[in-house]
Amino acid sequence: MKALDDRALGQVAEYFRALSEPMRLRILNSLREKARNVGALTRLLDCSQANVSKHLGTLMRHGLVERSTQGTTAFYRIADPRVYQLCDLVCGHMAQRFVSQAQLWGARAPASRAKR
Amino acid sequence: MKALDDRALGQVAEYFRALSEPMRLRILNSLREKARNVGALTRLLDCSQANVSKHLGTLMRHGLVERSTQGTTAFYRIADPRVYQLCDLVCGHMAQRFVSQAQLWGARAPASRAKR
DNA sequence: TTACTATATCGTTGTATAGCGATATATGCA
DNA sequence: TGCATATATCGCTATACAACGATATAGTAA
Repeated sequence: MKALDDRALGQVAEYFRALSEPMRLRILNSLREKARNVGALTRLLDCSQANVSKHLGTLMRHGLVERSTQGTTAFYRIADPRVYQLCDLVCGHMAQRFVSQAQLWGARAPASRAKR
Repeated sequence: MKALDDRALGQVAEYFRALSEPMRLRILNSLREKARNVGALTRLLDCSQANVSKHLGTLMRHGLVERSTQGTTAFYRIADPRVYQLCDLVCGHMAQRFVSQAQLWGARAPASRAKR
């Protein structure tokens, strides 16, 4: 990343903010395999329909999801699968940090870990 | 990224939230080349000392910067330079999105762009 | 038309936090 | 000791926004 001027920095900050809500990450996770409509997400995430709709609007505004309709049904899909690379990176940072912390406290990392 | 359970998702969200403030991104940008102390950052960013200190605390809590002291002076440095990879990815997403938007509206991308 | 379903939006409330000024804490020097 | 400097923290205000319930809008079928 080259040094960014302040306007660009503000936009990057907004992008990160769009990813800073657990419910929005859950939505992105739910759209990992396939497109889903609002009602399906509402049931899947045990969240009010109004909330799901609003979060999808936020994700739309930042270009993270795409929308298509059939009748009154609105299907959302991931606009750019590379979003998951971001989450990968973050998970990597956190994992490494926790391992370091564990070593600092004298514990040993578990030899292996079941995949989630 | 494998599917994450909800606790991990919350932590990822918090990590993104730490990066969702322009002032914190400016601090990270300022620490790109070298470690700096609080006073230097305060002057560099034209921001109150209290604010800089608080933001540095937030970045510390998320393991983004490291602290060392000399007397009463506190020097902060980037803990993991890979943070900048995150910003690279985001900038890439945004750039591509804006190019697509421009094409959608019939405009042509500028042939070249002066480096900042 | 009416009725039903799916989605979006409105209005409110509660919570989180950025920014500010003032103050507390810690170090070093006279 | 007293004073100056560097940083952290406190109290406050204003703003942002998530979640909720209610309502508006749009399509579809009777």
